[in-house]
Amino acid sequence: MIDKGRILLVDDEEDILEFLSYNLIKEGFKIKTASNGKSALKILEKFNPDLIILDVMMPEMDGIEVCESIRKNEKNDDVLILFLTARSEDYSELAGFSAGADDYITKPIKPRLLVSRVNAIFKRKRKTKETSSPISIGEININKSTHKLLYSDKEIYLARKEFNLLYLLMTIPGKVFTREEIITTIWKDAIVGDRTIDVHIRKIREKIGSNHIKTVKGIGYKFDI
Amino acid sequence: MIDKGRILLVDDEEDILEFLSYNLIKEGFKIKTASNGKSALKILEKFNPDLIILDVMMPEMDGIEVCESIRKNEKNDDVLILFLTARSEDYSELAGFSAGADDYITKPIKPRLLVSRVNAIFKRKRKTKETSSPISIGEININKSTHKLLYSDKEIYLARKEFNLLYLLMTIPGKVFTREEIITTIWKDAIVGDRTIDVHIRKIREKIGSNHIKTVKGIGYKFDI
DNA sequence: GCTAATGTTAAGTAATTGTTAAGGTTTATT
DNA sequence: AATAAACCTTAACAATTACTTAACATTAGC
Repeated sequence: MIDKGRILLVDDEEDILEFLSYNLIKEGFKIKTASNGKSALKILEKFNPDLIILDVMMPEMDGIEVCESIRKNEKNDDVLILFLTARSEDYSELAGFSAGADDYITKPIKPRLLVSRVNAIFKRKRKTKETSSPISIGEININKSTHKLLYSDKEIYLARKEFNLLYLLMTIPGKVFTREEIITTIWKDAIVGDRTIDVHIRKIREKIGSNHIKTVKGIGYKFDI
Repeated sequence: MIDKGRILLVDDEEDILEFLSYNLIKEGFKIKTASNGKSALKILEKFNPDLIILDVMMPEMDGIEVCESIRKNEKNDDVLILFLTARSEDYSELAGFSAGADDYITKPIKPRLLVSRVNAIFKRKRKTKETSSPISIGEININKSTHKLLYSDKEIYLARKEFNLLYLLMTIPGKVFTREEIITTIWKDAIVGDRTIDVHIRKIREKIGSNHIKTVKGIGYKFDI
C-alpha cells in the first residue's frame, strides 16, 4: 500500500485510539499513537508526522495546551493539527483558536466523515496557498474569508463570481489562466457562453481599473502588478 | 471546601451511586443522585448541574432515552453528559454519542480514572467560560455567560436563537459565515428551512440596526463594525 | 486591411435574500 | 393545571442583486 501520509493520534482513551488507527491505517496512512500530551511531544520529534489528531479533552495537559506547545516550536510550523472535540464545545473556542489548529471534528466520530476530512486536509496541504489566507499584491488585498477586496485601503465590493475570478487570477500573479481553466475552476461543469467571462472581467476592471488584469489574446487572462 | 461544580448522577444501582458520590464529593463536587430517568429529569430542572453522569443501562427509560430527552430541551444545551457503559461496547457503535453525549467511561469504574476524567471536563468548561466571555466591538458588547447585549450601554434583549446567531458572527468579526456554517453551529443537526436564518437576521437588525450585519449574497453573513 | 478574438452594453432571466403574518411550540405566570 | 406570553419556524410573496446572453463594436496581430 502506498504511504499516503503520517499521522500522530493523541487521546487518553485507548478505545478511540484503536478506532482511529483502524480506520486510518485502512486508508493507507502511517500511524503512531500517544495517550497523553507529554508523550505526544516526545514522539513528535522523531516521527515527523504530517498531521496530528488531538483530543481536546484530556487529563493533565489538554489538547489546546499540547497544540500551543507544538506551535511554539518553529520546526513544527507546517504540521497540521486537527482537534477532536465534544459536541457541545463552544464555537468561539474552536473558531477563534489562536492555538493554531487547522480543523476540527466533533465526537461522535463517524468513520466516513473522519476519512474524508483527513483526506481533504492532506489535499489542502498540497495546495495550501490556494485555499487560505489573504493575498496582497501591490495596493490590492483580497481576503476570501471576509470576502473583502481592499484597493489602496478602500473597500470595494465584488459579487461572488467577480470575486472568485479575481481571486483565482491573484493566486498566481503573472500566470496566464486559459479560458478553460477559468471555466472549470469557477463554473465547475456548468456550460456558459464565451462572452460571460469577458463580462465579468469587464466588471472587475470597472472596479479596480484596467491596469492589473491583462488580456493575452488567444489564450486567456492574467493578473499583473 | 470550595464548590468545584455540580454533578447529577443517574443509575439504578444504589451501590454505584454511592460509590460515585463518595469519590466525587471527596473531590469537592456538589452531588445529587437519581435512580431512574424520570426523577433525573425532574431534579435537572431545579439542580442545574454542570455535568450529568448517566448509566446507559437502566430499566424503563435507559440512559440514551434520558440523554435524548435532556438534549431536546435547549435550556440544557451546555450541560455536559458523560455515559457509563459496559466494557464490551465498541466505540464506533456507541449509540450514546448520537444521542448527544459528550464522553463516556466504561465499567468497571476506576476511581482514579473517574476523577481525572471529571476534572478534565471541568477544567475545559472553566477555560471555555473564561475565553468565551464578553466580546466588545465598537458600541456593542455581548456576553455569553450573562446572556446580555449592550448597545451603547443600553441593554437590548435578544431571544436565544438571535443571541446565539449574533454571538457567532461576533466571535470572528469580518469573517463571512456561510449559511451552512451557521446552521451546523446553531441548529446542531436539526433541519430548518432556508428562510429561518433570514428571519432571525432580520430580527437582530431590527434591534441593533442594519449597519453591522452584512449580507454577502451567495455566501452568507458577516459582522462588521 | 482582414479576421478572429475580445470588449461593451443593455436587457432578460435566474438566484438569493428580505418581509410579513400565521401557526405551532415552548416557557413563564397565575 | 390553565392561561398568557414569548419564541421559533414556515410559507408565500416581494424586492433585490447577480448572472448570462446576444447583438454589435472594437482591437490586435497576421
